[in-house]
Amino acid sequence: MSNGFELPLRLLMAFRVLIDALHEELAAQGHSDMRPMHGFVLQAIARGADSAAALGRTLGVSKQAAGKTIETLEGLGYVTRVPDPADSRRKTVVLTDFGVDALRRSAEVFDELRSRWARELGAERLDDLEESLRQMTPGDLFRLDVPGWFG
Amino acid sequence: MSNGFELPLRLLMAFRVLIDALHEELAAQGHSDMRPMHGFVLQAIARGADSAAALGRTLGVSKQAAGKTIETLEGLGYVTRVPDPADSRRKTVVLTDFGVDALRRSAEVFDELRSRWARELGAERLDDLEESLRQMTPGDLFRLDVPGWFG
DNA sequence: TAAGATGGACAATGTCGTTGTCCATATAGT
DNA sequence: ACTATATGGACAACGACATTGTCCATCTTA
Repeated sequence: MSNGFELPLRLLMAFRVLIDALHEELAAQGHSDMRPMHGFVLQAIARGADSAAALGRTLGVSKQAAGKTIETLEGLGYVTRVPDPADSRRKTVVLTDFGVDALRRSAEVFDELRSRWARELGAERLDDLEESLRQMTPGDLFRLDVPGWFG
Repeated sequence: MSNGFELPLRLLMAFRVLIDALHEELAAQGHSDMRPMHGFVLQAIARGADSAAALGRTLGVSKQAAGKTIETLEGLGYVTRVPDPADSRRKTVVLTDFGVDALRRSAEVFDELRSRWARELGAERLDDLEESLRQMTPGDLFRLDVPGWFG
């Protein structure tokens, strides 16, 4: 098929290919409990969404849902919650060493995956592909209220 | 950031941009009840996954889940179930006129969206992008067991 | 200082997936 | 032909995960 149906499907499949490869590798490196969503959440936290309410806003979900996600991540050892001295209502979410490790390894694996693509496609074509996508998508990454969006 | 993190994110965002645009347009054309998943399911049905069990296999979910999805789609008027004369266990899932209409309009909108991208990026760059994605993803479309995969 | 906004937690609910089970019907092996 | 197995569909119980509503403590602002 050379019609418009293929483009979105290929975009989704390409995303899945990368994410699946990432998590296969992460699992082999000691992060087998990490789910696709967790990476995005850890990223969001590392970038400043360090409370349940803030995380909820960033991810586009309710603060209750964000709170539960944080609880899960805490149970897996990726984050801890520490009281905020400046605002005793808040509990600041902090990445543990394990969480930082997961993020660091994710970045490494993504870099490796990108290199693999560059080898297969040619660096120039890949750069062009990325530039095209950049041109057709909103500038701000991380307005990805993925959960539930599909249903 | 010029690191490997951006590529998967842009792929996902590009997918979302297209799907959101599609459903905005579909809603304006009388299909406001249709959710992103429904399009994929209708596609799968039209391509031959015309029973609960077959649909489940195609989508990568249980036959029970597929059955419930069909029920939902039936409630929305997109499909009906007719007994199979050749196999009295089966109930063949058939697209209604309304369902066919949704699919036809989806195809049209996707074509329009692709044309828009071609205008913005240049036809050649878009063809090249699509070809690159084709090269990096499995050949068979529709092994997209999307539901639940992300969690 | 009083009024409103905000952060976090608890509860009830809804949706949607799962597994387990059951039954009717097809299909295959002997 | 007959029996064993596989398959299609439905019902039930359960779990994951989101939602809204409510409540309270605390911060902010008028």
